[in-house]
Amino acid sequence: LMQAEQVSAHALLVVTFTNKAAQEMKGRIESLLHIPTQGLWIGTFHGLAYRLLKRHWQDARLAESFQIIDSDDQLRLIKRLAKEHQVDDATWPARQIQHFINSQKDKGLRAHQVQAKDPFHRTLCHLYTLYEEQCQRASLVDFAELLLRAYELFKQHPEVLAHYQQRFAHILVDEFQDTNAIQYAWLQALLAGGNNYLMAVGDDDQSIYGWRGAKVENIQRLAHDLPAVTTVRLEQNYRSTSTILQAANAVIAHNTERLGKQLWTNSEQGERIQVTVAYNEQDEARYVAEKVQQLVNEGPYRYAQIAVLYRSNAQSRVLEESLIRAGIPYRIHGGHRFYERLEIKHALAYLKLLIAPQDDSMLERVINVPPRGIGLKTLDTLRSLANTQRITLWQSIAYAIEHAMVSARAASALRGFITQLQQMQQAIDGLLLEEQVDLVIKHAGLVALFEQEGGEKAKNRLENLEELVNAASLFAIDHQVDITPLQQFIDSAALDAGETQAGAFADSLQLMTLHSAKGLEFNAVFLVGLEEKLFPHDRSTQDPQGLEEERRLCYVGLTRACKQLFLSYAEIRRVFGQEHSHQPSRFLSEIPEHLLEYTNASPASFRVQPAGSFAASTSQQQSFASASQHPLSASQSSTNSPYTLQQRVRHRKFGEGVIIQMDGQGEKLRLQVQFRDVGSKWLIASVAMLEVC
DNA sequence: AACAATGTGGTTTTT
DNA sequence: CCACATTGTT
Repeated sequence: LMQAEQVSAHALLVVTFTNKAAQEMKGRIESLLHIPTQGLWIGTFHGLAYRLLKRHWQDARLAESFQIIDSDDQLRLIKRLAKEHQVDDATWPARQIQHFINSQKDKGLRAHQVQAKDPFHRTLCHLYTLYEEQCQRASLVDFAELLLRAYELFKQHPEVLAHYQQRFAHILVDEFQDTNAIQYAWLQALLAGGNNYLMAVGDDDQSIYGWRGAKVENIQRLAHDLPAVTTVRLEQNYRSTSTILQAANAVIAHNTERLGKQLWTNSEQGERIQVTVAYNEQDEARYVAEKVQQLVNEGPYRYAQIAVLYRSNAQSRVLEESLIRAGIPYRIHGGHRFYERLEIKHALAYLKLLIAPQDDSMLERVINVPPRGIGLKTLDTLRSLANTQRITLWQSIAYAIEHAMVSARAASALRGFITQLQQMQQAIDGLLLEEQVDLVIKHAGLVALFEQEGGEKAKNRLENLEELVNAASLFAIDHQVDITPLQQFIDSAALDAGETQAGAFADSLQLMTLHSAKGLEFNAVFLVGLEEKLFPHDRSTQDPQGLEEERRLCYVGLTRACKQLFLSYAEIRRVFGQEHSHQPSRFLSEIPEHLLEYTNASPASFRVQPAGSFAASTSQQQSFASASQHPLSASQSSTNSPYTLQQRVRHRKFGEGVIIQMDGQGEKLRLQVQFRDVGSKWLIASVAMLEVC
């Protein structure tokens, strides 16, 4: 495709979607070309936008020390604004306001550009305006803002744009199906000069970020918008066994809105996909632990080549517990991210304040953590003062003291706080980054706070603070820019979620959501929680588009596996503390049966069937459920029984199914049958009158 | 102002 | 179920 010419790495722009993918890309370039990747323009859209804005902060109408806020901070800020302006939080929930603002920004719209139709809408727009003002005043930039500003920078400063158009002779965009409107426009601007080559890689079947404004249509649009586009279809799969690939193809074929492709492979057929039905989520988790241990013991894979994938982060907890019990080393990606933890937020807030005391939200976060006698009343005074005088909270402190607007006690507490910050400001000067972080967490009193608190939780928080110092010492400082290391460190905290934890290289089982698994591959993959309402998720099943996105997510999950794939679901799962019994996921029934092999969670895991799963045999089941404490050794060769494992049978009410477990003999023979349509049931053979097919 | 007790609502998915 | 927020108590 590309002319065989010498291209300077300096002339490359490589855009990916996740930090993980960017790291991967850098690693490959380093090992292929033996050049350092520092200073190269390789990164996520957000990361690159950040770099651009730091470099051109004046043209972008930003303060040099602008801070990035994550969605947590953003939500907090919006809540505060809504409260201050007496917006009813029942009619306008903060989350909805946040979503509104972000989606406008994702479309490239500023507050004044949005047309409000009804009063409800008008309030949202009004809040958007207030939010914009507040961010500008405090120099805050949220994720969507990074992209929007970067785009506006190009639009409003042709000379800046021209420079980058010249510079980037080759542009590579990965996961193109995940780009949203503003990212697309940003790329268009760069390409408009006509001096550069673009290579965009994408797969419409792996578009799983529609909820965030991603537009699959961008793939076709590109072919339409650019003069000479060559499309290359990559349909040979080099990763998975043909069994796994067939399953994935079959599932995705149920989607109607596709560009259309059929992956094929030369690789061997491989083993069948194992499907396991667990009684509840604990059993499922224990089954995973046992199976993982077995895979590792029997030698085919190391822990690091095995992944457990799930739909939502909440599922990781139970898995974690069972892995700890089994002594299996594991690593959770994403989830409650390191930099989102409370104690880390506090530490970072102090660090940010040292650089930018005008940041109101950070000031509010730590002004009384640890408790130093500045309560709600005082804070209220400061807030209204800041509002009426149009000054920052930081400035309002001095003002309040000077004009004696707070009690003497509060004034001395405030003075103490200010001196403490100023002392830290001076003390960190000239220190190494990790020394700065270390000094601040100690001097601010965070370490003392948690030491005093005691308990397992506080211990954990202390460890996290230590980990933050550690992260600072490992932090790769970019010396080519004139941003202080501390500032770089703080910004990266918002941008990369803290994947560089200690022990990242240890051989450990990988746990993550389906979303974060995209782009990765593993020899063995466990896809757990295949239940209706969980996967596909309840909130996506309403509209067809949502369901198709869930199906693509399933497709992504299935295709992460190279050699072995394990699917599982639980008959009963606790959701919000309530027990629910769900149907098996529809995706499961979309996989051709001959590719599947039903197994069961370990025998000891058998317990009472969920009440009411069907009326006819519930009472019988419960009566002997307690009797089956022992392993079901008799299952294979029950004398003169017409049934065997994997035997196909038909029930007059439940339809066709496969026998996946047997227990007892003769009159007491019980069978667990995996029905095609209604999930698995325990049946008494002598009562159920199954027809062998 | 600090702490304890009670209430409520929230979980898709990520930069 | 659990984390957090708002209320009440000292």
